Amino acid sequence: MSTSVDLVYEQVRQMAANFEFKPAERINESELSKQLGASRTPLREAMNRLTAEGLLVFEPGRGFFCQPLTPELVVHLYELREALETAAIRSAVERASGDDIAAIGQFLTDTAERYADGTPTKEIVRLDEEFHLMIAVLSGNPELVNMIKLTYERIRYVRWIAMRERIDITHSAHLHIFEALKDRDAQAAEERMRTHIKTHNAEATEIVGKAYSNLYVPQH
Amino acid sequence: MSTSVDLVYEQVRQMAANFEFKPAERINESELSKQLGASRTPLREAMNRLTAEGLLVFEPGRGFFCQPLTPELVVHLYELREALETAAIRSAVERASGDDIAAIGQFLTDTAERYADGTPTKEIVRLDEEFHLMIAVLSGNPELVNMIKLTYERIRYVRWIAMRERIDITHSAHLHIFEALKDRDAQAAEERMRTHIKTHNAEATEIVGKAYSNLYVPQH
DNA sequence: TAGCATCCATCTGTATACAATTCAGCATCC
DNA sequence: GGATGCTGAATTGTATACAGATGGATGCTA
Repeated sequence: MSTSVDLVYEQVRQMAANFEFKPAERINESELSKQLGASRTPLREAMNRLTAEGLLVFEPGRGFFCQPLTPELVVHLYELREALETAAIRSAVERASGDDIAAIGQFLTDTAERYADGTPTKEIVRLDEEFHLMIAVLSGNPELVNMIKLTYERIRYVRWIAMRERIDITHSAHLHIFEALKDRDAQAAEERMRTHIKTHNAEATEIVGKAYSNLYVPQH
Repeated sequence: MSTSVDLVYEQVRQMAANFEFKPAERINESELSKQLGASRTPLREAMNRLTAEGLLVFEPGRGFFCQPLTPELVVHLYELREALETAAIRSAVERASGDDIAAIGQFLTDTAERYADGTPTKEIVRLDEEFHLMIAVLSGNPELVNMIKLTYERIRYVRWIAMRERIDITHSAHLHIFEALKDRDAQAAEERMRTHIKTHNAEATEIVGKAYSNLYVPQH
């Protein structure tokens, strides 16, 4: 059968992750459904899913809103990342095959230069997410992977901004984490992952705190 | 405005968490909507949210199904609990006030005897969840709390069965965890929480593995 | 008998209609 | 001047209708 609801879902999902909606502003259903070429029914179904995923907020009688990114929320989501990804890498050290680990090493080698040349920040964030997700997948726990993905989507917008200043150290941090994984040193891997995420948490939160009021302006 | 969609949502949510649907069987939308006294539109919106939360599964063109509990899924969800709750208690040790901790001690005292008398298993599971959520709340991270709640709902049904054999040791395990929290010993608190959940993971998985084929029969 | 094509009852996917509610603007009152 | 109440246009909430897909039963073929 036609997959139009999933199509709408993906589109709105991306719009929400990219903060193409103004925060704290009601999303007009009729307007958005026209824009997406569907009716309100599948759109509302998609938005209900996104509400459950935390990308949108729903108020009965008032409709759907974009979840605004406050400094507190950013702290909380990074803490979530920390919990999920340290657990993931611990499992990965135990369970990953040599080939799996080699594939990650290859990925790091292949993408190394892109962190130095003028690759756009959005693309760098994508590569960064891909690296982290590759490790998460090696945990062998799809539920863990899902939650990590979900958390990424909720902070992606901040990361686009925060990454600008930290592109250089990101790749070396990844190499450092990878070394511990390759050595099957669970303790070190977990600790390096934790430090890595904590660093980003501090930076992202600072940025959101500073630019809180005009964070969303560039999109509009 | 009328909150009928949220009402439907809560009802279906409970039905799903309690496995009142047969797994791997299509949920008939017309039938269920009649049963709940609403039309298919709000029902589908509710089911879309539950799909995003992992309680239902959606297949385009075929409809909604109850997420079947396989031994693998149970292992994965318990691993998730482990990751989330060890992180939560670590934050709780850092951030909780003395009063907050005292309240948990009071709760444990108040409910102590219920683990010994013939309180129904479902009620014991509820008390158990409440204890764990009290700790999670002290982490000060609502996102963490949400994810933990969600994970509970997905494994609640197994816990009803698994808890039967372990009511006696559950309370003492909780006391043990609580002591570490009271002493502000993050290391011990985290380790005890981890062991506690790992124990339950092993038991729950064994039960699901053994009784996999007829696990759902008692409900129908 | 096993495999396959066909058909029809059933169910899902989506558009649309309409009722109920919200909200902004304006007038009124204290 | 600020708070309160009214009114109607805009928007959400839900029922319903219908098109399209699915799946099981039937009958045909090898």
